[in-house]
Amino acid sequence: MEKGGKLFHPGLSLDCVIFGFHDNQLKVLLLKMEHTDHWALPGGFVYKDETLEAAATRVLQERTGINDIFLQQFHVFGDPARSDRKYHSNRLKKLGIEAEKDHWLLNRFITVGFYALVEFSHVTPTPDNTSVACEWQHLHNIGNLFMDHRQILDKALETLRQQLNYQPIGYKLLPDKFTMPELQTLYETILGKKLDRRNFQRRMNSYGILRRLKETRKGGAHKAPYLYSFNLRKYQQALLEGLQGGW
Amino acid sequence: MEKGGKLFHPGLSLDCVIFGFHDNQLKVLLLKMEHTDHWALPGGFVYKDETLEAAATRVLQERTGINDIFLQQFHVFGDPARSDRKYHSNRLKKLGIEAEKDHWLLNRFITVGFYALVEFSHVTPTPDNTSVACEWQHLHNIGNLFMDHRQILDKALETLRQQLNYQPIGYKLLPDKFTMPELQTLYETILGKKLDRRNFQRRMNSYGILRRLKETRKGGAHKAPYLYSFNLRKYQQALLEGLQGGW
DNA sequence: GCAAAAGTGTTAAGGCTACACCCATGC
DNA sequence: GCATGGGTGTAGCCTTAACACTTTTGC
Repeated sequence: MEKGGKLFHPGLSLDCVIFGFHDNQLKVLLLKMEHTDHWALPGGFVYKDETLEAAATRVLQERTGINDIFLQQFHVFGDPARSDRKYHSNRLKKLGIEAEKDHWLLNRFITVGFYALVEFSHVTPTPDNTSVACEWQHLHNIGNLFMDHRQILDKALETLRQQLNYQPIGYKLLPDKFTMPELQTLYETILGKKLDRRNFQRRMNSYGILRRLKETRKGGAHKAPYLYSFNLRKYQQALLEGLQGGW
Repeated sequence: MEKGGKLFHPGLSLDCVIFGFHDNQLKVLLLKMEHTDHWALPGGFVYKDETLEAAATRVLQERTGINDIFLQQFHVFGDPARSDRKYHSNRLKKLGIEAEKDHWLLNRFITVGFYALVEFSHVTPTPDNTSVACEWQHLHNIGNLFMDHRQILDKALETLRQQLNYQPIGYKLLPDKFTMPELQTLYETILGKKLDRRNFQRRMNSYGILRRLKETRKGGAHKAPYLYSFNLRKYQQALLEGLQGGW
């Protein structure tokens, strides 16, 4: 906290919007802040000799325990008014640190937004030292967010929608084996609209990126759906061109 | 140059890829650097109390004389190895400035890439104080670029392609009145491939965003093509949904 | 046996591609 | 008059969207 000024690239931070999919719901990993009812995106600073991507990977590893993460920068947020100097000033006081006027944390920060796609079950949510909890929240039921984090989240979602046909979104968010209705719900959640079941299946099958397994998902209350897995090689190939058609 | 450390946000720059269209060619505005055969993208720094967008607008205003500019950030380039400390160190020496080791210019810089679309005929190319010339260069015939500027340019072009159906690209790059073949050439240049003349016309007309004027472009060596102008209101509206179909 | 979810096929409409002919102009 | 580019229409194919019935399962 005191040495940050020497260790980190000045005036620069990054924030990560980490998406996961569970219970047929799209979720975002958030940190509960101390002494307020605000939540924050996991974020961090960039070491002086570190690439942005490495810094984001590091942050994600610390919050989720996952190493192999799909990460993508999507926007820089640089409004001079976005920095909350008061928050950091209070926080430093509480930590008993002499908050000089030019303390590195009290300057303006420009933040690079990254979004990440992770497999829900692989994640071990871990708070950082500025927060009291680290939890998944339903995308459509998110509480008060810190500073401009709401705006960052919205922009991430917008980007995710646009890139749905060009990024391995299903592959990164779903477990190895999944059912067609699960895949469809994922698409519906991201796009925010209902899709036709039959047309969805046909389209997905036509891409040739799925392998239907012989197993079915038992235990549900109804007809057992087939399990599928991705044919990764064909998926990657298909993404280069973009999956045909829009939703 | 000496006060920069106090005026600017530290370790942060921006670079602009300025696209124009002339002679049925897509062009990029570049700066010729002193004492080398390298060219650079117009760039600059961000004042401590300035938004990124305002800084980019300022840079563009200075290089082109244009105020109302279409600008979009597209990527952050943050590789620690991208900064060319040697270049700045030499330059400072030549300027007779004592280049202390911690001079603000000699630190690592992270740069935000913006692309701009401008109407060629409105631009008055103006070099900055680090360059000896400011000129348009054909997109497909660009010389040696400084540092990672080639990479920045390529990424800008990639983004432009992806956003072709979602941004007012024709409107910003073409003069008020233009012909259908000109519009088509613009699309072909950006996409890097030939399109069918008849299908292109039909598609463009079907969007309902063009108004065919009664005039034709005379003076060409052949049949005089009609002039068109954009129906701006409908264009804006159509872009919200994205122009249908891909190329 | 009933409610709820999953699997599947057909049809009609619209969009896309490919293609050929006529017209205007400058030389 | 000829070479060159501009304007236009059509037919076949493919994709998409809309839609209903049957099957399986747990209760």
